[in-house]
Amino acid sequence: MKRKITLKQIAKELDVSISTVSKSLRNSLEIGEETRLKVQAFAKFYNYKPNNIALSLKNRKTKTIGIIIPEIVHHFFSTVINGIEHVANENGYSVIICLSDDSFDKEVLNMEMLANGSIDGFIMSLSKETQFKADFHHITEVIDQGMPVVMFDRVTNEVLCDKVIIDDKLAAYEAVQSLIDKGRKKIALVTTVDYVSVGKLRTDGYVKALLDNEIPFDENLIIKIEDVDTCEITIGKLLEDKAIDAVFAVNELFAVTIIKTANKIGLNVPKDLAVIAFTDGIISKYSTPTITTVSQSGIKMGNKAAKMLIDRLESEDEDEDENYKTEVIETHLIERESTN
Amino acid sequence: MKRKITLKQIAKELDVSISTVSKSLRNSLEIGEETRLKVQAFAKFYNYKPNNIALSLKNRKTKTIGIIIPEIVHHFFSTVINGIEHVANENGYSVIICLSDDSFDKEVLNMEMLANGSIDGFIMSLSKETQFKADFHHITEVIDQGMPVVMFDRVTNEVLCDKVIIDDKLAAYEAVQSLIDKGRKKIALVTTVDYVSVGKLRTDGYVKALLDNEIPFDENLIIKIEDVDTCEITIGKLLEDKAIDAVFAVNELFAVTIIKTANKIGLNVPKDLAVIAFTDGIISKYSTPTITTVSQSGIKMGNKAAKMLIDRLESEDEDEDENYKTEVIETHLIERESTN
DNA sequence: CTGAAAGCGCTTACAG
DNA sequence: CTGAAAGCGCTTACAG
Repeated sequence: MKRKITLKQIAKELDVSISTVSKSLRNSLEIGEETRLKVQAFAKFYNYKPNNIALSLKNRKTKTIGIIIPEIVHHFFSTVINGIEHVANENGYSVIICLSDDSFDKEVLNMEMLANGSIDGFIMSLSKETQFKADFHHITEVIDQGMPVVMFDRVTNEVLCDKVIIDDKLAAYEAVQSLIDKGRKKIALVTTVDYVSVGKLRTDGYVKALLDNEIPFDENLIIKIEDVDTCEITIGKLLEDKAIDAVFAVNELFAVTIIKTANKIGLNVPKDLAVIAFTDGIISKYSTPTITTVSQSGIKMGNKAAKMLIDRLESEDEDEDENYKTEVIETHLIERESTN
Repeated sequence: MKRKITLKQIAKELDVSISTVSKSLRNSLEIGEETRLKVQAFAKFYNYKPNNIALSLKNRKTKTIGIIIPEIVHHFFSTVINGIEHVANENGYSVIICLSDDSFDKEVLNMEMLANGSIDGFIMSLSKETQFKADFHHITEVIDQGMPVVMFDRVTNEVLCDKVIIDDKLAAYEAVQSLIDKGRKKIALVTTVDYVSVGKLRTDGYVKALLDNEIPFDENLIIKIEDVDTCEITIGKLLEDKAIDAVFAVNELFAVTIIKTANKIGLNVPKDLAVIAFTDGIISKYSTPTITTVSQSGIKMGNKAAKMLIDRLESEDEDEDENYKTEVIETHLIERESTN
């Protein structure tokens, strides 16, 4: 076992000072050619690589980005991570990932843990519980300490920072409009509980699309689901009682459940019932029938978020705060079999 | 903006030495009660938290685990990460994640990057290219430097280290046996290219099951797919020409593609064709028909891998090397609609 | 051209 | 009971 070699050891072996070694390796012109080459050769031979931790302490930056997300076994979030990771890597950053499991306490704990010097900045999406409690002190605190934060997807207006989102309301509007354009008259909405910010916005878009088309808005056609695994009955009732001809689901899990339920009670999708889902994922692509979705490019969101964070980290002028931006990522409708 | 406070600043404010502050905060009995409480109160008020980087440098351990996986937008891998993250967190570790994108070079680069002090140990699954080249020097190098490595799923016998795997051969055997038990006679195998270690093992299990049941083994019933997106034709041919009544697919993407292709050419699953997939994921659960799978608990693999790594990191006796273990995680068949 | 010193933020053995 | 010193592994302004 040959432990990693340090400057100190090289200095000792070569009988020069640590400073000389350090400068030689950084190709400083201060050092004489001969010494420099000798040191470099030796270092190369022993495969010297500077210790990241020491550099971090010295430079007071870690070149790592902290990511805090609700869950990782989730197509959209893993896609965002992918997007972040690539931009981060290209710029010499690593990513350290913590999961909040949609818990406020875990989110706070993880942020505090990382904020104590481990990272240079955060990219995060709020946990459900945080959105429910509307308590963001842990985030403002971190920002107050001068650590930049970029929020994506599940964001809040109550924190001033960079954000990257999609226009949930507009995207929902367009999705519902597309159903209307295809002649659907009675369109239900299957969504999440209200405190999830994006759920709320998508509902707004749905309502607006109906009203703009002079379709009466019926509150009974909106159902809010807390837990996917126990929603079949609720959905079944919606389909049987309300005689709807289309449904806009706020995520693909809801959509596929709707389709399966529809099949069970003898409804044909898309003939009897058109289905559109928000968030394009793997299920929509492989479901039968395949599902028309609003694609929300996680990769792009991740890329953008990473870019914004790194830009802020590397901009010299520290005092340029307050000019926070909110980037809106384009969405588009991917037409598949579930709408005809 | 109030930057994080340091020991030095507290010492200055309170007009005591840094040592005194440090000891007070660690509740050292060396320090007089009065001073101790005063320091603690002050620190609490200013929300002092020790700097992780400084601690890492001092303690020569970072309390973070490096994870290197081929991709993250992948149900199985994200599930493993989830499993790792939870055990890590419980034990006060963070996880830093790098993606190899199935590229050898990225895998090497990322490992070198993290090995320079950023982490205490690795948990990894080999990239396809690494398996293809069978070049593992970057891994043995890291191990030589005294940094523990735990490999999972895509492992190799050529590196001595802890491993966590499933018994791919046995699981495949059982899956095929279950098809045979249901009266299927002509069973095809849809698998990946050979250098992917798990693909090879699953093929072995398939062959063994056939032979044990005195079913003639026909090489033409095995097809190897490199790219999912372009395999429909190959699969179509298999289904049309070979008059098979069951297929064992090495992953769920292949399985769902097989089902869709079967439907197109008028075959009913499961009546005309039974389908079993390896690796239980979200597609199998929501496909129509739902797909019978071999479940390979990523969570458990992640849990186990993290536990093994942390145990090794925290075992005092440094010289206990060489007693590497390979843990085998149980699999089981989840029966769904695609087999009758 | 080379090296000693200070410092990043901490801990701890040792003096006083 | 308190503090100065050394050290984790590095960089860099400053002396010589």
